[in-house]
Amino acid sequence: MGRRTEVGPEVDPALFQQNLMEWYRVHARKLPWRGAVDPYCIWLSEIMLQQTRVASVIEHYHEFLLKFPTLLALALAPEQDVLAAWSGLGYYRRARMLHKAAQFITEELGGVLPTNSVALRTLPGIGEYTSAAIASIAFGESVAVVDGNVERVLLRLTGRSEDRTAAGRAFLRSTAQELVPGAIDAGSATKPGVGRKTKQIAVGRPKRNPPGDHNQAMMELGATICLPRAPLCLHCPVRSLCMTKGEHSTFPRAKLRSREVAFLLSVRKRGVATEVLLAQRPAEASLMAGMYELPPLPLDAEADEMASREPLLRIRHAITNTNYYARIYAPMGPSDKALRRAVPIAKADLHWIRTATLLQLPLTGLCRKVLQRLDVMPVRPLRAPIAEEKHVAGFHSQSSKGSPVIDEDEDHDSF
DNA sequence: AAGTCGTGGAA
DNA sequence: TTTCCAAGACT
Repeated sequence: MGRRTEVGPEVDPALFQQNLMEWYRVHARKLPWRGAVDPYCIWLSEIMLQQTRVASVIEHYHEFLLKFPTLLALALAPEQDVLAAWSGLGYYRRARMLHKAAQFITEELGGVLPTNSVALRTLPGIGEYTSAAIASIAFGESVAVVDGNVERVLLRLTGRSEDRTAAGRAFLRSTAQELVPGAIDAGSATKPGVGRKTKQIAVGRPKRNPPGDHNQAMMELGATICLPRAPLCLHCPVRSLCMTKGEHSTFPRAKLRSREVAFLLSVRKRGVATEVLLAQRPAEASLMAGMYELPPLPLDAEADEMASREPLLRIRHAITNTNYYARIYAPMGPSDKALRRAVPIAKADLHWIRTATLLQLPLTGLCRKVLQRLDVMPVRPLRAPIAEEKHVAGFHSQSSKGSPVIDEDEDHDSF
């Protein structure tokens, strides 16, 4: 069992670790969750980072923590508020499972996040990767993470070809595990930091955390040096140990499909408030259940009605392996009711939403993108009411072609 | 055990 | 323009 047969005789784990960590100490990016002590923050960052780019996570991480500063605060919040804070990040099931897990921890585990990978693995939304990430980064457990970055690094390092079978995954897991340094005995550690009483602190975690740092260094290497297409081998700290020097072949992906879709953008004034008509997706929908979007316009029977119009906006929106080519149509004036009649009332759960409250609603990414691009809703939360007035004024005065028509005299009972 | 689930940025 | 794919989990 002590043999290093998995990584081959030429890879010395100690040498690999040392080269990697020297590089990491110098080149690690400064990220908001790096150095976090609160396991809740580390948990949140790992969930957000699942299949999601660092830049996108940074845009949401801070706001989410302002809104839900502690595990308890998250557990007590309504799911709609959690989804609203997640809006734009995608994979909304992650937010639902995070919320569920927080409630379970609060009700059944005394509000304390489990401190080892096996126990973490049982929580909703925490799989093999995430359990290892939290356990190593927050609690110093010597367990290897295998994400897309690590997988690519290890395949190139060892020369193995991509293999998505159980055997392939087992190889990656065991190889990664051989390279992880051992945990530091908590008993001999420097004293743990003291934090607020409402927050769980990683008690027993030493200041130095070799497993957690190593895991992050492996991912950092994959994200910044061992790139998918053109790896920067000249800058790689472990190139002398690498079997392939960057060669890497992968399986072909499923090709993208295309779909045409259309949405209605209807805006009206109610006193000083501006409102926009949105539809709430059914709770049982498999895609973005319960979230709000612009009312969909059926493309079949009403095709002629739209054919004579020019869409206010054309936008491409990809979901998984489908490219949605979306057209946004707006009424041409207060008397233009044809578009609204095209919305199937029976199927759509329609609501007039004040634009000032849009940021508190769980909007689909496409809806949020359209409303922000057309300046119907702010890009970021506005603190001062004065700034909000200004923004609305800006929307009214905007006269460019992208400006939606405001219906000044909308009938209350249209829907 | 393949399919499904979002989004945006880079090439 | 199209293609790729990112700190995966669940069914």
